[in-house]
Amino acid sequence: MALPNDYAGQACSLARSLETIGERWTLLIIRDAFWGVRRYADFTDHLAIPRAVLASRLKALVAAGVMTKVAGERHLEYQLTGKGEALWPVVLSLMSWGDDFCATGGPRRLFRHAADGGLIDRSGRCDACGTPVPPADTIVAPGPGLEPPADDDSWVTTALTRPHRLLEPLRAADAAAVP
Amino acid sequence: MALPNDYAGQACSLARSLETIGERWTLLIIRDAFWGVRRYADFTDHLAIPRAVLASRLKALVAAGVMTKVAGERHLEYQLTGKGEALWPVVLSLMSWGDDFCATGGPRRLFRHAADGGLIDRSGRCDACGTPVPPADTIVAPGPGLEPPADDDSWVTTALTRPHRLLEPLRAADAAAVP
DNA sequence: CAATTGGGTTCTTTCAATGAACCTTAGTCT
DNA sequence: AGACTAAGGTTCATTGAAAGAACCCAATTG
Repeated sequence: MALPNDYAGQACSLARSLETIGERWTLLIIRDAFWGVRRYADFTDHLAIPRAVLASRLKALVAAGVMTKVAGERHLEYQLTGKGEALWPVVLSLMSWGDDFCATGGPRRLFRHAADGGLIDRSGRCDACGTPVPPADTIVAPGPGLEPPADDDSWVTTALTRPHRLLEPLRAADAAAVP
Repeated sequence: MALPNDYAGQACSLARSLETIGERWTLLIIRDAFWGVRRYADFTDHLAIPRAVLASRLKALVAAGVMTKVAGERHLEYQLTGKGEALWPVVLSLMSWGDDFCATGGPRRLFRHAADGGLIDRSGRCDACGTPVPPADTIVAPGPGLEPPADDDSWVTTALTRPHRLLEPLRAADAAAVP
């Protein structure tokens, strides 16, 4: 792709958004960040993305203010900023469309409001209390379309079969937890 | 981009969606289709997209069931299917994010509920009646961030400075209409 | 019958994606 | 001290899509 993030003639906000998050892999990185993935090695393990591409995308996302690079206790961590968390409606709407038109066994992930357990619909509202639910108050849980983890899956994939709160860092111990 | 629409390891609905609409230009074509652009030549004029790329994307979108190719009165037309119209929340959420974080003069487009004139918020609800508004009931109008058309703009660009209903075919006469 | 319009295809050049190998820094083990 | 490992990258050759210009062809129109 020449000029991968430049839509020169387009001043539209959609085009501006795509210049930041429209490249191949970028939205999958952001999705994983909502899931709680934070480390370089975990992104490569879970996404099977070429290392050079991941490095390039993370650098661009940090430069765009969508993610930050912070030193964790024993390693670096990439986290979503407020600007990045504001992409949750984008991720949710794309995932819902895929569930509606591309999925075969129903949704792979279900989202619930942490406060009352209500299901979150495709517009981001809790069907129990009717309010829009920010990602930090959202629990992601496996849905009917999610197959159980295979033995050779990465620990990230396995950990993602357990319900947990969005944005909270995934830990390797989560993969071992018995449901 | 090798394997531009294949995220082999990813069964996630988001990845499935991106395989269909995640390629460069695709979402801009779909946006224009919501605006009422239907003809091959009008897409090339308005988007400044290489003709070969447009042909390839339209073919892929038709194959995916997102658009259909129909014979109009004196020319071919590409229209969104139901599956394509279901992408409206995706387009709206991406555009809203761009308005919030990338725009400098406020939104370039405003959306109103045709039934009651209420403004449509970023989750797709009318702030007057509170219901979700489908694209066919939505009026797009210029917002504060939209600069007036220049003399060398295509008629499509000029026509898009007039309020009109989403999905309704743009006509060249719309460009001449005095506000 | 020449010119125009609409809807493409073909061509070459450019440049990003891929995947494997290599590098660097910081601990940890013995 | 020296070896080993983990984390987080960079470098490299190859592949293949995007860009942009030129060409093609069928149907109208003057």
